[in-house]
Amino acid sequence: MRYENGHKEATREKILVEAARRFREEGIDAVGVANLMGGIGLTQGGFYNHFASKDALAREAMTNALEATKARFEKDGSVVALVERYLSTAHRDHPGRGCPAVTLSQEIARASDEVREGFTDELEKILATIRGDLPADMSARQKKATAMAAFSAMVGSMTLARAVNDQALSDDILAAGKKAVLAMLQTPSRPTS
Amino acid sequence: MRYENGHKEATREKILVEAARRFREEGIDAVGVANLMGGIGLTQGGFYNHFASKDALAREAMTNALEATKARFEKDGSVVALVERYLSTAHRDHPGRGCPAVTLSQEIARASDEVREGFTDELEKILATIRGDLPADMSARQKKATAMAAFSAMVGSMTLARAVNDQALSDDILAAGKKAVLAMLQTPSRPTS
DNA sequence: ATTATCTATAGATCTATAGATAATGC
DNA sequence: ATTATCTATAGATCTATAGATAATGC
Repeated sequence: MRYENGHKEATREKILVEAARRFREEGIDAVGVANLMGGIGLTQGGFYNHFASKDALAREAMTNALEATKARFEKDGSVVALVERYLSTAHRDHPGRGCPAVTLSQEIARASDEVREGFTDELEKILATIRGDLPADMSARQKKATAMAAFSAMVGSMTLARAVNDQALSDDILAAGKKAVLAMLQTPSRPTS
Repeated sequence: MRYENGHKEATREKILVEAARRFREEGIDAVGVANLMGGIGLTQGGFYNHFASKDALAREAMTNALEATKARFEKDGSVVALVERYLSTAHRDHPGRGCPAVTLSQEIARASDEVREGFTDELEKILATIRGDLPADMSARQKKATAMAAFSAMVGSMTLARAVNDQALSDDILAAGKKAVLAMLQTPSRPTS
């Protein structure tokens, strides 16, 4: 069927958006191509007109989601605001719209070099965004280390908060993580030796 | 075949050990029962004499691996030694023998209540172990928050260090994480308001 | 006779491809 | 005639079950 101009591109975008959400919610492996296409009212056969393979889709969906996370970080304005929002119960309770470093990093660690390279590039951008709002009295070196440590702590806190089966504990993990990350931002971590 | 006493128990243990390693290396979903049994020289049919389901195996393998992680923490003696070892390149490069909170937490977050409850119980024990070696001048409340924040940061640092495709960046993430966690252990994180 | 493991299979997936279909532009 | 999507299918998995097999104890 000859559809209006842009129809194919619109379908591609629909697949990407649906995949980005469902991969984060259910895991990349758990979402089949047929089921994914069914979710937007299409059938599996059409998928390969838009993407070369499921791996190619995963790469693009993951990259897009990380890009959106970075854009959101920039919108937050301050690193403090960013940390508060990131380690919120709202973020915890909506993995499908949340940071893919929390939901997809284990699958990424086991994925193809292309996927891992895409992740690495986007992570570098996220770290640069965080560095951009660190206190002026930090050296460039300290900013680099602080951005890495802060984002790692954010990812780890959200990871554990999502895995546990006890709401009070989960809330405590988020609160403790928030406090620790905010402390890092103010006081450069000191060497111990 | 009537094997010597303890043969069946030995097979069960072999399955568990193999599963604990391969689930951490490849992910629970990616390791099939037939393939797993083949890895220890058996066939898939025998599996269900030992475990009620793959989910039951996953629960037990995950719990065992977390228990081993806790035992290792106790053996490390000091929290500083524990952090140094946890955030080492050796740990990063051997996920199959490493902490399951890094390799399995995303699958756990999406798993059955039983699996998540098993994880929660073991995590509580790990946090208690860490608390046990925190400085005496910390209050019980501070110890709780510090143990959570420290372990979260450890899990997050290792997660990102494994996902990136750039060895230098990965090393830097581990180093920054180590420094930040060690700082947390000395200085209770301060409130910002 | 017992029993740990085996083979064989059901039934449900999965990714990917081939070729049919159908609606519009020429 | 074009082309986005469809149906149908190949071939490879997956979990789980049923019932056969074979080695030893009685």
